[in-house]
Amino acid sequence: MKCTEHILHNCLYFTANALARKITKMADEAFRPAGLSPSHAFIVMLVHDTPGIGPKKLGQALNLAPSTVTRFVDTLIHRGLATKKMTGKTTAITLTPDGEALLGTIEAAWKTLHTRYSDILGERNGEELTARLDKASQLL
Amino acid sequence: MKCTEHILHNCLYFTANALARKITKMADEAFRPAGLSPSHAFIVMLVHDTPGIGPKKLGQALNLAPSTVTRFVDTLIHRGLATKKMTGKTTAITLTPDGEALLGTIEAAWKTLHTRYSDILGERNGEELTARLDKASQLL
DNA sequence: ATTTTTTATTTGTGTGTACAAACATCAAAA
DNA sequence: TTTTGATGTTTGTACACACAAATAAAAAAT
Repeated sequence: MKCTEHILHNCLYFTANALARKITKMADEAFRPAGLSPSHAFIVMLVHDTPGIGPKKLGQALNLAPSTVTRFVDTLIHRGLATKKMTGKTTAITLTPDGEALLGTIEAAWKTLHTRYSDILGERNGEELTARLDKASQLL
Repeated sequence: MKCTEHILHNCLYFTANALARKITKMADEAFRPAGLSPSHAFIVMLVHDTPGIGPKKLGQALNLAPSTVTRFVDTLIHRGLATKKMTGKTTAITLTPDGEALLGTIEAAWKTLHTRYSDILGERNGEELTARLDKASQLL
């Protein structure tokens, strides 16, 4: 392994993104049965938890820019899974019955994903890693 | 914190991507003086290390799809930092003098980035995290 | 009550990345 | 030697984001 490659593997930017790409691929597969990308699915879950929530709050919960949430929600609406009611400057997002109906599938997908990477990394190890990532993410 | 949010923070997909987005922002800033995105910059370093390298090898070293490398290299060429010579089915990428001239700036940017996140996470902690990410990434 | 500032959301646009298909070449087998 | 299959690369296309600017409404200050 050459010099630069050594640098790469000691670089948080590089390793974090490499891992993110791999786990994203895995997550995409796990959530495919739900017909949604993981981020879309998490939005569904959050809206279920807090009906009437707006893009800003969703963005904070998901670590996504509000504009990104807007687009995601728009596609959920387009697929008949959510609705939004704009009153004044705020937007209240809620699930349609079709959206609510997806919750079981989504939860199952999430469990599938968790199992799949836990089997590879080890349950304990995976959880530790996740916790450290979460902490680091908050700090940065 | 509601139920779903709890799930999120225990999800490797979510935490890994959240961290990746934050560190990417930081890296983009650090590499801005070089006028390149971090990935472009790393390609420059790798090509310097191994002149004549092709997209496939680069992709393997960087954990990127070959097609992605093609685009990145093309923009490097467009900016006069690299050239490629296609003989048969293989492509040999090399740096131009302008590309070589950037190496110092790139290395400095990388150090800036490293310092910046080490200051926040702690040097030891950051290195441990990076090592674990690297390991997990290889496993998945 | 009017102006100013702040806040919530959306839209325009750009970047990074992937996959699948197309293409071209080399290697192996027939 | 022709065919078959594997390999390296590029192109078409699509998705997940982000930022900056536009919009619009609420809150605060005057």
